[in-house]
Amino acid sequence: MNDETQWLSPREQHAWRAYIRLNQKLFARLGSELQTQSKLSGADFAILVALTDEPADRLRFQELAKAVDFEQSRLSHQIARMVKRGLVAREECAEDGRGAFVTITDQGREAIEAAAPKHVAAVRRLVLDAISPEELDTLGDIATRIVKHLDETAP
Amino acid sequence: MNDETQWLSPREQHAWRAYIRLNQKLFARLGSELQTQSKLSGADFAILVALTDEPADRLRFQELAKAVDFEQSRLSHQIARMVKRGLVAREECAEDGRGAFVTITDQGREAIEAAAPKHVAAVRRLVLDAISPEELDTLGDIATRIVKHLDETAP
DNA sequence: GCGCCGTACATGATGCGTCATGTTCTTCAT
DNA sequence: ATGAAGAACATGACGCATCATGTACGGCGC
Repeated sequence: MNDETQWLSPREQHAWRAYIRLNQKLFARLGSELQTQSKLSGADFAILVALTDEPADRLRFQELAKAVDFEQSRLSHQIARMVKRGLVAREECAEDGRGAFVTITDQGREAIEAAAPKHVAAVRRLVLDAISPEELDTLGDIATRIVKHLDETAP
Repeated sequence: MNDETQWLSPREQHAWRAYIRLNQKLFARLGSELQTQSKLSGADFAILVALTDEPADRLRFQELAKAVDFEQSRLSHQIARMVKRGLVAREECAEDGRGAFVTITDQGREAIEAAAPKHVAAVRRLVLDAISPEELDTLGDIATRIVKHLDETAP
């Protein structure tokens, strides 16, 4: 083991731990509100939003995966569960025998239309009400920068 | 459904989505580096850090739960898995027949001592190198504020 | 001291995420 | 045309998180 590790300074540690706690608490809270109010997981929500964003309400697996930033296997499992619950459906792809489309069902549409306002309200109540618009912008800037850095140093 | 939902403004949405993406990417990345380099999950890491922070290297379930901010059931399952892998051990509690201590094993200590420097380096490389110290402070402040707000509006 | 309620932790079921691997189907070089 | 390589998606196993419920012990009123 290397003795020369550059440990976090107290300031760094303080900020980092606050950030960690924020994530744990915030996403636990948002997820559980979504679940109890709308019977949807965060992943369900993201999928349904991505599908309704499409004019055609259908997407190939690949493109859906890119849209929600899921890896293929995760998406496959996710869609399997959602099909079982009637939120989305698979459609064969004529041009490519291997491929498949995912489409949103009427039930899925009802679910997302009922869930979205509640979710937005929760985000507003839990996050936006706690900070100023300028701080939100700052947070967005910092997040954008780190994400860019992550993509640049990708594995 | 209520038509009067106050949807997110483009600015709000932009910042919020950036923040969401940051979390997904960052924790996926940190978790996978921890896993491949040190064979530990984030939860394992948190538990081991909490235990080594204790002078006695042992904690009651309750206090450990509070330290890492896990709910009791989650902690119970987590410790069960870690016991199986030899990272921690249970000890009976003499004063309270219901209670139990969790202690870190030699193997657990080795694991955390090997993992910690790598993890700190990853945090530095992936996050701290991407932003200025002032921005980190700002991030910490914002996070602290939202967490406080979350605790105040607790369920 | 006996019953009752609450506390401390355990367990089982289920959904979610990842890794490794499998099954078609397409493409392309020969 | 055909066989190899690779693309598109599926599946199984396993760890992790949550919820509901179970078990065992302590503390208290009587």
